[in-house]
Amino acid sequence: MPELPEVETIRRGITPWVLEHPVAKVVVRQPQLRWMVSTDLAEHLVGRRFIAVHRRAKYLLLQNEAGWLLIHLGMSGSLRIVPSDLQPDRHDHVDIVFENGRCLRLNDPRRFGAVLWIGERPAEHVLLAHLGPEPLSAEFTGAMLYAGSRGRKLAVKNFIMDQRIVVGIGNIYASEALYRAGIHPALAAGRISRRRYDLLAEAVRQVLTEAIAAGGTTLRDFTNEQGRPGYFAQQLLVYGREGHPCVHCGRPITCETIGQRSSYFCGRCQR
DNA sequence: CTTTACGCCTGACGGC
DNA sequence: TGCCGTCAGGCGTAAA
Repeated sequence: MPELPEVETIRRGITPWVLEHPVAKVVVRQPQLRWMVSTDLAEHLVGRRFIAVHRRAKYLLLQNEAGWLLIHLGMSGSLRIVPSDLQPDRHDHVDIVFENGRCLRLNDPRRFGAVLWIGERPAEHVLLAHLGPEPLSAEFTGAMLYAGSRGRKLAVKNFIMDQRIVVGIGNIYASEALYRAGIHPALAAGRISRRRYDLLAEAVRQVLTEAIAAGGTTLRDFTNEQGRPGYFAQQLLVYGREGHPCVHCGRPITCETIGQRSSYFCGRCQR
């Protein structure tokens, strides 16, 4: 489910709630997520306070004096701040309970998410070591996309969804950014010009920034830490709009499967 | 090395 | 009403 704007929305939302108060206990109701939830969570968390909540790619990283806790939301994960005595729902798999009676609760119906204690050197962890640059950092440029794509034949949409190239872009924002840049999603990545990659990098930055400002995209079930939706769905120009007129030229938006994922685009405005 | 297909899971929805 | 197929915002792995 969540891409960078949704994870960033959750990061900002939970930060004031999870700092300051020590962890009282950890409750794991369902340890079998993407990987088994670390069995030593309580040992590292209980009695300690988190000192920062970071985001790297689509991972949340909660830091305390002992090290780092990694949380990934997969396709269907969400985090809520709830009173610790609130009856858990189906799929409420992990609680981190604070001494003030608040609780960070992970719900994840499909269980593609992860909760892992990764110790003291997060950058060296296998899940984080090979990630590309953050799209909202100065490192992310059209020049970098251009250089990294030479000789590559995969579709540009799949190229920008590869987290080793640039992080945080999933199926929604890939379609949206390519539309804004006027680039057909199925074009071979290696055949796109430097100039067009400059446009694409700028489009990625813009769409992600606007989506964060709107609190993310809620299509079916994304909610923030208070259980509230994000409003960027109203600003999506192509994703989920098959058959609706392109806002630029009026031609119906096309949906085609590219790399096993639904891809939305305007066949006239994107070449 | 690159690229593609698949599987992990549950739930919602449409067609019959 | 129920059953079945398809699809869903991610991503690691196997195979070609």
